[in-house]
Amino acid sequence: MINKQLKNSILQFATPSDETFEEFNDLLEYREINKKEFILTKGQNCKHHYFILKGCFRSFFINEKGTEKILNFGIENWWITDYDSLTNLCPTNLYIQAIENSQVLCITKENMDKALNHSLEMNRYFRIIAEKVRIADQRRMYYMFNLSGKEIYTMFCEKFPEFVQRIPLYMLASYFGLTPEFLSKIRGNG
Amino acid sequence: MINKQLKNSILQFATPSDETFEEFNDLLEYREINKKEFILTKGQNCKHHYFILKGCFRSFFINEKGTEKILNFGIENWWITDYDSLTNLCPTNLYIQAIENSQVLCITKENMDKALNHSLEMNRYFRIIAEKVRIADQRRMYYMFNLSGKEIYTMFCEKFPEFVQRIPLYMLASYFGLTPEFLSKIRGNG
DNA sequence: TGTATTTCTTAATATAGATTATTTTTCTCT
DNA sequence: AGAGAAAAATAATCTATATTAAGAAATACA
Repeated sequence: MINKQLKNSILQFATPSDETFEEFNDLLEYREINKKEFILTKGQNCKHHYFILKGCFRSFFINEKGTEKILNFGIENWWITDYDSLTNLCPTNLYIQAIENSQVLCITKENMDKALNHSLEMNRYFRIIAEKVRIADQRRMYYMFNLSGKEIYTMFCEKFPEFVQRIPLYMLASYFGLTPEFLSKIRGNG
Repeated sequence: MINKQLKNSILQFATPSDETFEEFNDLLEYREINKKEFILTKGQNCKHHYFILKGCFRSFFINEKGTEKILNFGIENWWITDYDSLTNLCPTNLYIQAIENSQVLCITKENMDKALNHSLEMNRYFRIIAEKVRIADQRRMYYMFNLSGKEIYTMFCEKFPEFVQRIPLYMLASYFGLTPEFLSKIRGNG
């Protein structure tokens, strides 16, 4: 039987048949990932999509100066991967790491292609997921262009309190493109 | 008959039947847009996807200080729209404007939904398009985090010379999140 | 062909946020 | 509970880029 959480995620946007659900289920693998463990590191070819059942991940790269720059967080019911490496079959620049002890369902690119080959509804689901991510990216760009460091932090605390609670401040700073010191200063000045 | 350019774009990623192509064609409208003309302005609900046959567009917003901030450019064979406003049926914050005299094929959200309702291949095409955009966004984020103003400009000139030729410098500056003055200085110092 | 508008450059000054170094607090694990 | 590690705060200094203002090229357009 397909995992209930994933089924609900899919049913938000698409209506595959029971058969399609079960076929998709057969392509998935359950994994537990410990806090700080990596599911992807620089230089590897990214092979999987990950659906987060429980826990929290971050994807980041390390710049020339050795500083971590976070591109994305992922929490329950989100998909996380490096699309660039996955679709272009090239080595990734990214690290994807568990921030908490986590549980995921993972699926290889090949199996994903299989699932997408004959199901309109699965194509619809992943199309809509990609469009949602696109919207999130656009909003993020909008914020980063439009707001000062302080405003970004304030906005984020309002809109995503669940992230602020569970993610260390220095990771949030990295996600906003700020230094932890500066974010700490912002916080101090109310 | 469906437009050749659009057909080729679709065939890159999907293989709809001739019938599906023709059905899709019936949902499209051809429009010519003059340089500086807007196809979307702040406050409107975005109603269309636009496929660019010829010309060049920019999507931007105007911040509190009255400065234009460019989120994206679009050229031949790209789709452009405000996905956020379109899918969430809310007023847009963006302007989409022709940078050159242009020709587009446009399709309403309703017609797009129709096309996507019964064609696996069209779902596949738009899924892959969304994934490509996602990758482009991620790369952009990567550059903006990792590179100085000068490095961004140099990289962009190398990777997208066709944009640098046809788009005014002050618009590129806005796209990079820099001021035109600073970009001009960068350029001057070789 | 000349005038207006748009685009680009230069230069002086200002500032948001980075860097570096130190200290304090909080978490984690035995 | 206590030691060590991880995370956060504080503060001084520095720097990349913004801002403002003026003028020079380039382009469009009448």
